[in-house]
Amino acid sequence: MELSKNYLPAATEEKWYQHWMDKGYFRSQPDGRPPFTVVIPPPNVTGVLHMGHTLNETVQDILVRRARMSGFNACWVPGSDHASIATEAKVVDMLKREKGIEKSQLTREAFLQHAFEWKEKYGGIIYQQIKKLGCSCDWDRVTFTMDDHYYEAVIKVFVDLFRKGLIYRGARMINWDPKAKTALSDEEVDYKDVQGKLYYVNYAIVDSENNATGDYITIATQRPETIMGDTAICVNPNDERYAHLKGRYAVVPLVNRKVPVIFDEYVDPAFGTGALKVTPAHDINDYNLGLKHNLEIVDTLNEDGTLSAAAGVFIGEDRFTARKKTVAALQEQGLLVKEQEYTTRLGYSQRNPDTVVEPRISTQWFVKMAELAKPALDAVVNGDVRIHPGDRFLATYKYWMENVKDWCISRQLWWGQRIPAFYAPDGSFEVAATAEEALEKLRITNYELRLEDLRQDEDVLDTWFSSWLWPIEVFNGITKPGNPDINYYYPTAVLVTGQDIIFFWVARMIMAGLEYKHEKPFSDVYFTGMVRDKLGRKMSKSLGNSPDLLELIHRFGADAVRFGIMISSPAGNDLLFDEASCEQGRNFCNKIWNALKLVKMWEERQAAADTAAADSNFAVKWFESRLNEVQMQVAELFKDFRLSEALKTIYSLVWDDFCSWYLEWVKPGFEQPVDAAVFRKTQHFFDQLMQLLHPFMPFVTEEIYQQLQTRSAGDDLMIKQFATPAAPHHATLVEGALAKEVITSIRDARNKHQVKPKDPITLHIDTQHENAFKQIESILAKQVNAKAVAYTKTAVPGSITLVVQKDKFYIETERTLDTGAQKAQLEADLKYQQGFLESVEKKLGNERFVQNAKPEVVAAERKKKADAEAKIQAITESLKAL
RNA sequence: GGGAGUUUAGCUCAGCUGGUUCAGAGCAUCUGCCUUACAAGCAGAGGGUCGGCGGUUCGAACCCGUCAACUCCCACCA
Repeated sequence: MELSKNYLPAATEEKWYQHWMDKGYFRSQPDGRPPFTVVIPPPNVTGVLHMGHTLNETVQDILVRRARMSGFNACWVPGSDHASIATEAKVVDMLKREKGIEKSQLTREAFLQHAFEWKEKYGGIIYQQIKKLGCSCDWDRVTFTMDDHYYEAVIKVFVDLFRKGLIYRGARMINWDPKAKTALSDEEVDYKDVQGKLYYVNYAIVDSENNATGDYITIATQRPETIMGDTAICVNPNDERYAHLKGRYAVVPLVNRKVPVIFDEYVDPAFGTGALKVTPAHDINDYNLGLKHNLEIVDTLNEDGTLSAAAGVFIGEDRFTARKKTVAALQEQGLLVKEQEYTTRLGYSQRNPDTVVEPRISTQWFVKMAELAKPALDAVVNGDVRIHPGDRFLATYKYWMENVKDWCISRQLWWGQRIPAFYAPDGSFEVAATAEEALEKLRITNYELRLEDLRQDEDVLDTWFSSWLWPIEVFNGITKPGNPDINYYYPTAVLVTGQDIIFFWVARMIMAGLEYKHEKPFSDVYFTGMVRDKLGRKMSKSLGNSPDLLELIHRFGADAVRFGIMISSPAGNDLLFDEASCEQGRNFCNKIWNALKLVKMWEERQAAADTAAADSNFAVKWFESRLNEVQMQVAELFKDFRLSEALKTIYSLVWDDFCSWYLEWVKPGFEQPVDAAVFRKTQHFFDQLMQLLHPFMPFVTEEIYQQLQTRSAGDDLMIKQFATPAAPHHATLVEGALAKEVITSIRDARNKHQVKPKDPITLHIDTQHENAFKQIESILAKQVNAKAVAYTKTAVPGSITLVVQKDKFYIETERTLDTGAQKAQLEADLKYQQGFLESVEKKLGNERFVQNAKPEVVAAERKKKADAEAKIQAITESLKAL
């Protein structure tokens, strides 16, 4: 079959993905092999794949494929998250836009019906995109965080934590999203700098008898619309300016409420006027002051952000309209002293990005975090869970875990797991998995209570309250704790995720894992950075700088996109994505494709096999050593999760060493036959290269593997197991480097003196080292079309003279290129290693180091020592062999 | 305000152990080539006081101090 001029990804990708699926290669069941489990960070069910996902999924697929080829039973569980606020918001929008239905017109059941329809319609899109990328997920294990068993698990955990006293209900100040009309956790609030105004307002001072003193106090506020909720004025007790106000009262403008002047060191005398209006219902700091000073709480806002009856004025107006009106009214009454431009930070709802979050007091459910956090902190600190890159996130993690606040888990939404709390008409309540169970308990004190009397809590749980069970419940570990899957696959091997959800998710999964499985949920966490555009800006819809993944795959191929995103992606650092690197990936696919075409050409014209010749063939020996060397390097790099580095190493091995050198070396002359044994060796090397590259670029490598020779059924690259690499032959590598040197100098000469390829050239190679250069002859002949190649022994050991002759024109270069040179190089290497060994030994000999350093550091030093000793031995042997 | 990280060629980054492999790679640029696998390619070339200053050392991109710029996280002065 004629091979196409260039590699054509589209059809190839379709074909192989289908083949792998048909063969069931992605599926995993417990067996005798060690497991390698990865659970996908579940994307939003109605989302589409963006570049951040692409990076994450690619990294996971690389790790999973490599593990699958290394004797592990690899299992990658896909799934998606119900993402309560975001999805509910989308469904509400859709209903309004497409059907003209308001959420308030619907019953809870009807709304959920619509939401599930929406999920059925759009929920699968992201899976299709993940498949396009080539991800080897076990699609039989797809899990959704609202699946029946998952729902049950979440409820079970809620009830359990409640019974352990780790969940409580109470009125607290929380972050309120007035658009979604729900509470948010602290983590769901994003702060942005905005330009605002600081309004200076006069409050009249009266004495305890309500008599005007004629005095005023000026406060500064950003939020005049909250004035109606003021219940005190606060100044610093050390502030001389206000000392005379002790025992006095201030009158809140517009509503004429008399409020006390209180003194607290919290107030910064240098800010504004040094006087603060206290609105305990609408500011977290004021709330705390209110608690401390026993202040009244006047809640002037409704749940939708409009002013409530308690405000007394502007009732029903939106908070921002009310602000304008308040300012106008204050101005009218002559109480507004001045306005001042001011930059402040406002909290926005993460899931409703245009909505300013309102601090609000309401009754919510909370998880007590301190007890859960302690073991989760220890697990990371003592290295049970390893974070990559470690040093960067350890401190942040530690700080957060030590200062963790209680977690507000109730949301005033319908899309999610409904809180299993059941209230009797008298207000008493019971938490239980079912209403019947709750009834039973409530009847102990109120035996006349009937099922119909009970009312279930309207709220649902925070999405993350289901996500934190992900590594457990995807294997039914909560609902069926003893099942074979959870026992086999848990704990998972590695979690790959963005650093932005370290607290939302990673930390909480560790807590849940330790609480419910008494074991960490994963051994390693690999943090990917944020994907930015090439100018370093965040990818965002509004900037339009977020490339369409499917279009990228269409233009370059999935392998090229995977290459592009991995080649410039150091662990934990932000990735500046440039389409040019996808182009590089496409070129790479093509390069390999063309190498395939070359090798395929030899198939037809092989000379009789000469195994001995292949074994002594210098190029074969050299490349074998290089291959072994790289295989070992790559294994090391994977251990440290340095995937980008590993890809670069393989890229260079394929392009520079295999294509540019090895293939050129063994390439027969035009229409000449190739030695059959060398041909087979070449196929074998090609196989191994494809295998090494396969986790990164699965499609092109599988295609080439299959094209390279006829395979028996089931001989697919995807499941081919890695062989243990042999030790590279040191001396051969040195010889190879020297041989390259010779050829380079010839090319150099040819280029500088514009010797055309077809010009006849005569070479004289004077050397004592005949064997290594026998192989050079052939390539020299091809490279420069030399008419004759001759080499003569020189009187000077260790020197070689190259003479390139064109007509009467001679150039001469001198190189030191034989045994002498190799010896020198090896000796230098030896010296280096010995020096290194000495320094390590010195370190290990230092008692204080051994005693005080972390055990793993000492162990690392010992390993270095052993490695150095091994290298020294290898070099010594190579030297002897010369 | 508290903490972490980064700074090496035009761009993205390696550089593990202070020396030797130390100033590197890829991309981009420029020059010359349509050479029978590959112009999505090949062969070359240019380009850096390793952020600044100071210190330790026989020796510093690497260790210490300091200053600067950038990034991120946490806290949230009305």
